[in-house]
Amino acid sequence: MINVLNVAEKPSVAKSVSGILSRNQLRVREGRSRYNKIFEFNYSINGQACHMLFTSVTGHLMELEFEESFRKWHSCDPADLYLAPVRKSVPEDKKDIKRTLEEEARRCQWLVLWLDCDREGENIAFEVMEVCRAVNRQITIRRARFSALIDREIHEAVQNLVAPNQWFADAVDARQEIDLRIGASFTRFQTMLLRDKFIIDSAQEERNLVLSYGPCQFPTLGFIVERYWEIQSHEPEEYWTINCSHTSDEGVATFNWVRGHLFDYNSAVVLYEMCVQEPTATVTKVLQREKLKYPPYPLSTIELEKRASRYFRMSSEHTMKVAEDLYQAGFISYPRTETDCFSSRTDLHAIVREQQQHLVWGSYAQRLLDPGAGLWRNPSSGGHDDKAHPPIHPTKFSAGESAWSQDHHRLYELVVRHFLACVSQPAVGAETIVEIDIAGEQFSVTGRVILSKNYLDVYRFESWGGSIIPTYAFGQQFTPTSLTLDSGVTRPPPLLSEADLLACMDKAGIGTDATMHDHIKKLLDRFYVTKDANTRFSPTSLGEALIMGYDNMGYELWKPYLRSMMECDMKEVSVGNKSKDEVLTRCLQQMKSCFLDARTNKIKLLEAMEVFFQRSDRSGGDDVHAVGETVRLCGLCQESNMVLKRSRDGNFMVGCLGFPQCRNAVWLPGAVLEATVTNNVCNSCTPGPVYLIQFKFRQIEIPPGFSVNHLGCIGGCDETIRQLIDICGTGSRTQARGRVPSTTPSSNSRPSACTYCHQTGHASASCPSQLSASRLSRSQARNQQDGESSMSCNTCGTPCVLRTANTENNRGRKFYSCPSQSCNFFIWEDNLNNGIGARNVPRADTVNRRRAGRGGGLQNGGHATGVTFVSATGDPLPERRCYKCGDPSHFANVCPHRGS
DNA sequence: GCAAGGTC
Repeated sequence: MINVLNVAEKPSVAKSVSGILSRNQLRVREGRSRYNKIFEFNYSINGQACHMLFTSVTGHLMELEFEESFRKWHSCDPADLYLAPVRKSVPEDKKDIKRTLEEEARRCQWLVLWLDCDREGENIAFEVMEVCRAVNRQITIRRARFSALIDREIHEAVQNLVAPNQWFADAVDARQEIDLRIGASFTRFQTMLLRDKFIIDSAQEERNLVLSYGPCQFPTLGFIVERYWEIQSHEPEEYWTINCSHTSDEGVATFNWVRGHLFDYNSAVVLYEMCVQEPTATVTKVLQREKLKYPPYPLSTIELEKRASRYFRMSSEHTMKVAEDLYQAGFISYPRTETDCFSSRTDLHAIVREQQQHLVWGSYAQRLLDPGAGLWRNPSSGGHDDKAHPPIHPTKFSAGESAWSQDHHRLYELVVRHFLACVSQPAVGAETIVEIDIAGEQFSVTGRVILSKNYLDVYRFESWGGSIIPTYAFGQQFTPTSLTLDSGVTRPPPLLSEADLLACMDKAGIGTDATMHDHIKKLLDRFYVTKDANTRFSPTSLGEALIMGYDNMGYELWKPYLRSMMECDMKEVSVGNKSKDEVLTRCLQQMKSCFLDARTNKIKLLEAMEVFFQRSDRSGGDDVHAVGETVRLCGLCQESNMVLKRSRDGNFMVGCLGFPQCRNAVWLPGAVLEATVTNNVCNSCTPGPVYLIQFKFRQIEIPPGFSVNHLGCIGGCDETIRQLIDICGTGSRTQARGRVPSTTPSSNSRPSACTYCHQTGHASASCPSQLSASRLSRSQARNQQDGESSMSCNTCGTPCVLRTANTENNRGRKFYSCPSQSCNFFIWEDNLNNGIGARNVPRADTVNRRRAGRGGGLQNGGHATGVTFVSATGDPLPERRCYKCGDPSHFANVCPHRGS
């Protein structure tokens, strides 16, 4: 008989596996650590008689840390942390576990590793191996692979032991080292830079405030800030839509205009009046079809968190705590899983059978098991499998335990109902779509009747709305009961909810199922964000300032790409395509140069903080002189004057005297040597008077073609100032020096934004959208003269239909409109020759998305700042800029024109 | 005093 030391990742697994292998014929004794017991029993592995000793660790046994001499914050330059020596060691609170392992390993011949079968588990396996090998060089090491704590699975695993996977462990080593070096260097840098310079009122103990940076927490913060900016910069647009309803003996049908909304009032009125004057509706289509609503996929951690937040408003962090309790007590399976498909070997019927006795959903479970009822359906797969754990499902029946809180009850019910829904047939509905035509305009209505609810019977959290509409026949004609032209206003998307945030993180690969809620909580703990009663997140000034600072540097350190790239590299390491050292070297090199760059541009962070926070006395607070000459009345607060100020290191800015209540500020080009407010007043900037400033620039810092002396205006009209800010930056002399004007249009000059389409890069006089319409129109006019084809839509290219207006003001006037009802091109024929009036009205679906805020924010939507947008047609929209005035040097939320 | 990842 040999002695075999078995080690699991957590005490509960050690207990379960021991129970399964020994068929509960085991002995328990204490280990050095009070949580990690040792189970003993006899077993036979491939015919070899074994005395099994089964213990556990609690997650990672070791921690990666810098060598002692680099641990103090002031011990070294944060940039040195990219090369500083690091080492793995067992922290003090894990020493007991280490001692148990050492003692037991000394008397064992084999070590069997039962760590979770994911990358982290593999890495922990190597930590355990290191400890055990150190005291027993001869020990034989084997890995057990299992994906669920199911009898057969466990017995199979122990009879088919394999070797540990070094690549998996390497990937985690690389991840740990990169996270540590990036996190520590940026955290030290930004904390030491900013904490003492500003009065950050959010924290009680300001001295202890840590402005942490992490490759997961910052992108998460980025999502919240990005959405917040989008909302801030949203400009409501009025739109018009035609609504049509028809009441008959059978009921009411409310038809939607297939065009959705039009933003052009005249177009809408013309079309509306035509409908009113020929109001007879003709049914052009009656489509009847069966529609299915499918049950959700099996439950993964993220989905559990999202649904608990949506259905019960539980925070993800609290959900995981409650889920952990239920798991520890044996009621649900392991709650940290990415898997959303069941293994074919799982006995799903047995899980349902257990629930038959429940007072509320027991009868549903019985129906599921009755083959005659036809309710059963094998669950579909969500396509994710972490190979370590099954989807979350009930593992033990409970009618509710007395010790449970309301949230325990709710979460258990969610897990059970979700499981029962997964193995159920989809809901079936009968859908009828009716389309009508009124004066060439199309309208449609959808009616739905639910034929069988199936899974919806048990999954009370979801519903399927439906409405009954009267019966219509093809060709039937009727007069609408009402036909109205209604206006509405576009709305910004809502703030991100916890479920939205989890979805963003999941999509971008930020964090793991076990840590996502931690990152969200960290943002709250660090005073970067706040959460309202509807579980929606807003950034605090601190959170917004940090993101703004990095964004103004032009870095995407707050975007998810960095993490995604790292994740790809880890994947490559884990499959052996790249070596750990190769990935580490390259990644750390890149990050170090990024860090050094960020430090060079630290003025951007300071400027961003300046927008929100008052300077603190501790760092000599008056970096910027308090008093200066008045330039104008502040357009933001409209109460105080804005004055020209100069900081100690010579940089100029125009700031509001209402500071800190009003934080309006205009930073002037870094190349300014001298600046004096004159008595001359700008003719164009409002509200006036805006006094002009006499500038003298440093010759060496301005590109050829610019004059050293310049009488300029900070009101927004001055192209020279704008270009110099773009070329030289603001404030920082070091940044400006040596920065050679490039020849690319984007950095060499950035003309003011076009007032028509709000894009930078051209003036309104040469706006491409205007030009394309007028060019198109002109060529079209020529074509008409030549007797060639008619007008084409300038969005989709479809030949337009020539129609005649029949309205009071425009009777007889001809216009072209795009026949595609999803496209709203419209132009008066008599405007073709002068190019006036051609207008592409935004597509209705863009508006709908914007209104609903769905998918909004991050990929589409229009006017937000700091986001790369894609329009409905797939074309990129304008780069980031202030939506109010088009100025790229600030955001709309601090726009001087706000409120004017 | 820093990260993110395990888990208690």
